[in-house]
Amino acid sequence: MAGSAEAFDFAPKKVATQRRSRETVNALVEACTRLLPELGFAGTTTNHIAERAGVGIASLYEYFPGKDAIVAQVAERLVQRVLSRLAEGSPSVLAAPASDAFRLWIELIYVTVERERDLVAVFSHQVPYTNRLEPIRTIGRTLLEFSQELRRHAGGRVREDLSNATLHLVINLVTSTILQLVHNPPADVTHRELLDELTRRVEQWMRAEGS
Amino acid sequence: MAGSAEAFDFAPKKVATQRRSRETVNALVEACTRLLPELGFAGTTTNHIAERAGVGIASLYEYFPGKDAIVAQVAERLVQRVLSRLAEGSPSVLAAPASDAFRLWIELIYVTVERERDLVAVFSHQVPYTNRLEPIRTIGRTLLEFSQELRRHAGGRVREDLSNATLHLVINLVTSTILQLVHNPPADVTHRELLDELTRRVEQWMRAEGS
DNA sequence: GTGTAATCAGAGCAATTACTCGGGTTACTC
DNA sequence: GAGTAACCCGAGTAATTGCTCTGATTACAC
Repeated sequence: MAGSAEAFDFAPKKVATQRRSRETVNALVEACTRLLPELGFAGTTTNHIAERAGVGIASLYEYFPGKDAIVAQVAERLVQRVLSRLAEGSPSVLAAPASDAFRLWIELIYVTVERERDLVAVFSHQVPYTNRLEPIRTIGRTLLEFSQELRRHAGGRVREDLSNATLHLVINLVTSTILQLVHNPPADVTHRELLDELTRRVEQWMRAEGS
Repeated sequence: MAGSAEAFDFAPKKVATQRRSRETVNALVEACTRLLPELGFAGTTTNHIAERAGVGIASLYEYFPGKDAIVAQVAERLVQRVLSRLAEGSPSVLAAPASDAFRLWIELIYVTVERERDLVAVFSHQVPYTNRLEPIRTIGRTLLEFSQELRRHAGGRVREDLSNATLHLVINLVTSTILQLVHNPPADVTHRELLDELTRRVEQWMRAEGS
């Protein structure tokens, strides 16, 4: 019944206040996080999640209206992890000389995605409502802001006349190439070749002329 | 049980020889084609498909081992439609003057994808084994070959020193941008803006200098 | 026309699913 | 320590799923 134009319920049912219950909720979300790559989205059932979490099935329904709400929580945490790792790595990118900045930027994203490989695969190829999830929608906007910030704070190493359309294209190119590389690497081109070429092209678009 | 590292059975069970049975198989595949966008991948059950096709459920299992095999057939036909429409439109692209060729090329792909919008959405965001399907894998290769052909037959309008890596990037950029535009259009950039910018950037990469 | 293989039908079974119910346990409050 | 609210449990239910079984109908060979 998981139709295409269906209404999903992503909101948690009840907020856990005491420590014990917070641990329960946490165990549930973590169990789901580990189960999704193992069994796939369809194979991950609420009963599975509760069992893996070492928690009664009724406790699950005490805090979540259903599977979708837990999956939404998993997505939110995933996005948080990814964004915080990007934020962690970005200072060293911004501090690097212009000749390395773009390569480091791309490599940072690559490593970050690679680290969440399996979970990312589930959300991008299995979950039917991935881009209706607020945290996921945010990540696009955040990447855009991040690149705008990078443009502002780059100290003249990045062109300043880049339109939003161009930034969208760059982000699209980088993310889609990295996702392809991680989930479905082409046979006729090596890993490094593609990343290098990607770096070169992004530089060509974004790098200020005389830097 | 539809796990992540699961084995799927895509091969049809029995080939239909007589006319009546070929019509049955056809009705099943078409029913599935219409059902997938309506109910989503998970919501489309074998019973649904048989019912919609006006066929007994047993007839379905006479020719297919399960849902996956029918879905695989749907994918194959989808790919065929897409490729044949691209092939249909490509002569006029190749015949066009250099100033229009790339724009027409991109618009051709855009229109073609748009026309299969909902079905494409199902395969790219819901079916867990989309890129294990041979026809789908082929479409990437075919697009690559198509662009190589375009490069050869373009009469000097396209650079000839493009590496495979570059072609991969171009195809990646074009397809991912178009998919985003069709399924998840950004709010801060108009449709046309993005397509125009895409055209310009592709030209910049592929177009021979003095053409 | 008759025999044989192909084709079709749908009732129904076994397994699985999401989810509830009643009742117990633990933790805070006074 | 009594009372109350928060928390937890798992057997059990209703609905759904994929799929098979038996047997009927249709097409083709001769």
